[in-house]
Amino acid sequence: MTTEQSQSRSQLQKQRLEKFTQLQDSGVALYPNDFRKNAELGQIKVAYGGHDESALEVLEKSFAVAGRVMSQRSFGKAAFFHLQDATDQMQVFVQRDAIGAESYALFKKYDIGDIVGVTGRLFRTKTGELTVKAESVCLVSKALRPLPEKYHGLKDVEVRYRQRYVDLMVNPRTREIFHRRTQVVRFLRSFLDKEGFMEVETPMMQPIPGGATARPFVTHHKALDMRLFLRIAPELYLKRLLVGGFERVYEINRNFRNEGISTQHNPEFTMLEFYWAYADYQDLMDLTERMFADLARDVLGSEVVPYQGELINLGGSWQRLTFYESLESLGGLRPEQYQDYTEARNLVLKLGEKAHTEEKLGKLQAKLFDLLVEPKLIQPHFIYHYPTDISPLSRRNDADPQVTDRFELFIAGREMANAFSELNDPLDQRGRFEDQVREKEAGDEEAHFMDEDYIRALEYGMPPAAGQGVGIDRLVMLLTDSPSIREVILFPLLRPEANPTP
RNA sequence: GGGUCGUUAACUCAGUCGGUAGAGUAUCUGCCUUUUAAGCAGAGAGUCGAAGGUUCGAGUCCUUCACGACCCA
Repeated sequence: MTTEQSQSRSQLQKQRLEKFTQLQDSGVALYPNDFRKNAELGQIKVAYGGHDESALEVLEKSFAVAGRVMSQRSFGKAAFFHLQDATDQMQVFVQRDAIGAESYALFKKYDIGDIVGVTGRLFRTKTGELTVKAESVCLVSKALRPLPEKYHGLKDVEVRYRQRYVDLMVNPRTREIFHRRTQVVRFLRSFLDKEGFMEVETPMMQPIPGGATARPFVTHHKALDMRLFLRIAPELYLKRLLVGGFERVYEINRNFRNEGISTQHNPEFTMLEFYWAYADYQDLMDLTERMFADLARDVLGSEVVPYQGELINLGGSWQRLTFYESLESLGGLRPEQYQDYTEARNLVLKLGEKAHTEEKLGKLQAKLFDLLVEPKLIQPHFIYHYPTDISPLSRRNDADPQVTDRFELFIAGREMANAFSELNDPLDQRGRFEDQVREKEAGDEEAHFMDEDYIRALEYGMPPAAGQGVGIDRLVMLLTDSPSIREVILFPLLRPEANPTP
């Protein structure tokens, strides 16, 4: 460590560094890796939480537990502290006469935040708390930085996101959110596995980014001297697998979109995409209702989900409305207001959105939908039959080719899933790509590239299929009552710190 | 990109009209062998986000910048 660094340390860190040196000089290993646990605190609580004092007294078992010291109450020749491991917290009672004067003197040099190993038996204190009576205490990992305040915890959101490790240590709610996130992903995998889907992994680095309308990140492969894009969606690769003969596939992985950051958007986010041959968008609606209701029951024990003051019911059949019906019944528009190009564009501009002169009618209608309808879709709604010109990968509706057999799912006023019967006619697909290329050339950075290999794959014949994408982060937000996507991403993207904290 | 708000001790926060930088927790010292936001007594701890400006004097007023939150686009 340089002098400069040591000068920038706070008084508390200097004091800890002194203790560090003192302990080291006493021959104490500060970072040993020979302590082995024989129990988790959570398991102990489950197994012995019901035992009374006399039942614990006859228990011969000695436990070896380890974790971080979260708080302490020290008397002269005895002390209590709370130990926290991955499963739970438990109190430990240390007496000088039980562990010996020499050990006790070293123990007094331990700090809140240190990781320690404890052996001992269980008992109940006067107040009835299940506690480990230490027979030995040893240092497992010395902490040089103090923990945040024990009562108020860590509140500063910037520090919570930048130093998520501290947030996880001291805020139980943060730990709960990420446990639940894991539960959600695990459930979705097992649900799809049971439905006969196979999990696959397709490229994250793609020479042609496709499958969504979004601006990609660009990178470069040195040895091949090749421009690559971080994927904006796995869609076109997953459908190549349908061509190859896998009839039910899914992938849960990261997508990257070079867009702004908000409470709803992180540049990298997790998406579930699944593709199901010999099924259509109606089948997907049925499957989705079942999947979400089962999911809510699995992770919350109820189909009714509290979210930001609303109660959202994921059970039963959800509302199904066509895109245009929703513009009328929920958006309050008359058909001529969204069917007439000039009227629609003027209305978009009046509502404060931008619309360039070449904007397609479907895109204007989508903007009207976003402004007037989406915020009203609190309970689950399937909105289906999206305009063809904003759905370049979706199958046209047999009765009306101006719309596609596509739906989006909305819950809590936001898009949770996007799904459609897949376009498998290679000639139609080529035409749609050509339209996209024209839009790209007209300046739309989000429009699709032409993907000749994808067309070639379709020319071999893709079975009729339906596919769906589900935003996992937004789903976890819903199921954890989180207002911001950053609450459900362990390390959300932030600007670099001006000065790394001393 | 625009607007509003925030940034003060390790943490959570006060700081009046511009006039000596505060509290609780944490830390340190002493006492204390069943406490649990332990207790009692004492102590130390600050680049007031950064840089300019106004002023006899700036945590406070003004400007610019950095980072963050929320809202809008």
